[in-house]
Amino acid sequence: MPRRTKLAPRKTPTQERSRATVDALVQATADLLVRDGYEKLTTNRVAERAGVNIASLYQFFPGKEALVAEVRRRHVEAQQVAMREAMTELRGQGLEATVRALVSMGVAAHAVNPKLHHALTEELPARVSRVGQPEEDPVLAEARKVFERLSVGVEDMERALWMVDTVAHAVIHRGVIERPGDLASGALTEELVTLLLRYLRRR
Amino acid sequence: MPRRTKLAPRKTPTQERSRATVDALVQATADLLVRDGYEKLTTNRVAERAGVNIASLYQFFPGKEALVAEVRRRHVEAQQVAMREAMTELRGQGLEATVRALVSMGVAAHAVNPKLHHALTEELPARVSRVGQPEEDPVLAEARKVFERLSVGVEDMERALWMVDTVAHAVIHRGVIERPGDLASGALTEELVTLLLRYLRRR
Amino acid sequence: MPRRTKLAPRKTPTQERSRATVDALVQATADLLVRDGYEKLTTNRVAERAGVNIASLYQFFPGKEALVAEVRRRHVEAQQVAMREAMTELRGQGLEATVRALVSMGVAAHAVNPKLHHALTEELPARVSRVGQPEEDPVLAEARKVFERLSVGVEDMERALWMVDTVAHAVIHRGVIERPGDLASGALTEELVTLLLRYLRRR
Amino acid sequence: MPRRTKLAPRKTPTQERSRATVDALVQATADLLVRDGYEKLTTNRVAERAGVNIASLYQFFPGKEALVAEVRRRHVEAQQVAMREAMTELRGQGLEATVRALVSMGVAAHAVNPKLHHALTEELPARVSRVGQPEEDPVLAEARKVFERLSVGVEDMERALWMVDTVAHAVIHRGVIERPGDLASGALTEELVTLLLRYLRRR
DNA sequence: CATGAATGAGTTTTCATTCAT
DNA sequence: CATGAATGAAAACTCATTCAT
Repeated sequence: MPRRTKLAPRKTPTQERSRATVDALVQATADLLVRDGYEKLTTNRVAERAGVNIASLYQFFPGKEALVAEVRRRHVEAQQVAMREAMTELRGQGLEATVRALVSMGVAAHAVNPKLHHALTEELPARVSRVGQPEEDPVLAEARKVFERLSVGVEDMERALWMVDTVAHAVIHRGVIERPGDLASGALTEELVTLLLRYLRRR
Repeated sequence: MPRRTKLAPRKTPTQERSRATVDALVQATADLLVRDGYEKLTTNRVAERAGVNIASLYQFFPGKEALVAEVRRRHVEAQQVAMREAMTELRGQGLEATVRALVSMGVAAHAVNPKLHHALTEELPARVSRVGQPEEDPVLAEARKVFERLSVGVEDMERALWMVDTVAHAVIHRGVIERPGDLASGALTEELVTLLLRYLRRR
Repeated sequence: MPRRTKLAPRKTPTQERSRATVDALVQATADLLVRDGYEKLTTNRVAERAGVNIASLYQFFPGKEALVAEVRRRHVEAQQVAMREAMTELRGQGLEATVRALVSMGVAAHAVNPKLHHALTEELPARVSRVGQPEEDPVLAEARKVFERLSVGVEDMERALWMVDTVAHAVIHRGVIERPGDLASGALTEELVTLLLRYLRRR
Repeated sequence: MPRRTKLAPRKTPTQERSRATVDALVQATADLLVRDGYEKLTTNRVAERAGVNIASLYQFFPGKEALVAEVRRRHVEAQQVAMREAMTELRGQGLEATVRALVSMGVAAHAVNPKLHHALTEELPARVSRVGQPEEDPVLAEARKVFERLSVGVEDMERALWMVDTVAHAVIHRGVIERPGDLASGALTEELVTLLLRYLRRR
């Protein structure tokens, strides 16, 4: 394992002023990421845009990957907050309600900050993007339980879960960009729910 | 629309010698892309690896984006060749055979050069990747005809096509990386075909 | 109007250390300009001669034009200082004394740093040279007042001023290079004064 | 004396085709000089614009200075042709007619190809510009004779000639750029003639 | 002769990162 | 801690010039 240190922030700012500095840096990173993409993201530009001295940047972050990692961490956090509501509905429901809830959660997650989301998923090189979030998706874990309880007629549960995850993500993700109207109207969601239910309801 | 010129090659090589040079450059680009990702791709490295003077590189390509564009062009070309066989099965078949053929084509396309495919789809920033291939997928066009002929019970044909496209791509794409075993055994394909058929067969 | 930004310095140095750096850069630019001409002036050479890292150069100047512009700015400043003395004589004098003073001022200006002056006026492409000093010559403004007060017998005052300006500049300018002896002895100055007086004294 | 060869053309083209090539190169050089200035003049660009292979360029010219020298040679030639008419009037006239003729010749020379003239005199670095035309101006030689015959009341004939030359050139040269209206109307010429006559007519 | 190709040697410019105060 | 300054290293791109066919 090489310097994974590259990804973690350096100092956790405790004082008031420092936190403002860090926030400015993270915000600037997000802005530049959205506007110009990862390629043109440089530590100098981030510092300049944040109105922070470049040396200060290095006081808190070991490099630009760490900045991006922090941006993603905060974004994921925000997404999880957004999902938490729909999450509750997940318990003790029937299959349709469950699937509907799962899809809603996905949509909610994508609605948090679509542009940043796009930048984080599409502009980032996979190497940068993938690192640091290998944990099992809590939503998937929850879904597994529900599906098992409902004894969905599926051969390989893991595979089915993977399919659902893959399909739902893809439809929502591409939908945000290519069919925003259908997403907003709920038509796309409906289509997705139909697809998933037909897939899961087997004899 | 800024200078799209950045993407087109500069000179088209006419002599034998220069064609070799260009090929070496394109090959080197592909190699480096696979090995180190787009981020670390530099014109200097490409030239060096190709054993070509940097100035020669610029004689034929205006920059690294053009190199990558050419790599992608060739890759897509190879994919289309690979798909052409399965393409023939598409005509005059029933729904299941059609869907099965479509999936096979997708798999075949992904089998051409998986590592390069991965690099081109995952490592490339969307800005770079998306540009220059806005043409309608010929496969989709074909699929539309078949579906219409079979009068698939679907409300909005375009949407359904989009769904099929999105879902199939996602499953195959992620499958290549995350479930290569299932793909090789045909299990994943079968699962995908099932899913698509259930989605398309409505009353 | 393209990025005129290319001409203005980037950062204004605040600390002692950086002021020295900037001075070294400007001085090196002037030296190289005099020695090798504008053509052979490169940012690398400037940085090297100044004993400054090339990146530091770009921290303060956006390119070589800005360096040259700064050199010129300082040179003009020095010239104006040199002219200020003779300037005082300009007030409340008769025509001859006035013309003599004007000529003296021109000579004084050209005496500041003849080699640099030559480099700036002869070696620089007009595009580079002309830009950024379109302001009305304060000397001319002064001369106009004097001429008007003396009610010089001239049809078109503006044209006459332009003539005087043009003629005086040319004689002094070419004189510095081609007839330095005559200039030093005062003979050329005398000739010029004679010429101007005869031109201005009409009935 | 270093490789003055740098300035002379290499081969004098005898065949039809070659002359066309050379002409295209010279013309392209002139065009680029006018449009983009000496700085951006490169052999590659000249060849490209002329529609001539770069290697062919080097068959006829040893470098870009030689190209420019040839452009200037042709321009001067054209100017001399243009001056030849007015030249004839120079013989056996009185002072005023002579001066008037001299000025006319200067104006005629500047009228040949003003833009190219400007490029050649203002954009070219002195080092490049000055080389290769050190010969005594035939016009000046002629003027000397006339002045001597008319026994103009001047102390130092050489100096006076130099003054006339300098002043006339400057007024016309700057006039072309800054007062084209006055030049076209003849007002500027008149002013210049007046100035010169008053200078030359002394007791 | 003409042409496509090739290239050594730059030139411009930027980046990530460190240092002294 | 913060900040202005500094810099090694390299990336992007160009130029004059030559060579093989």
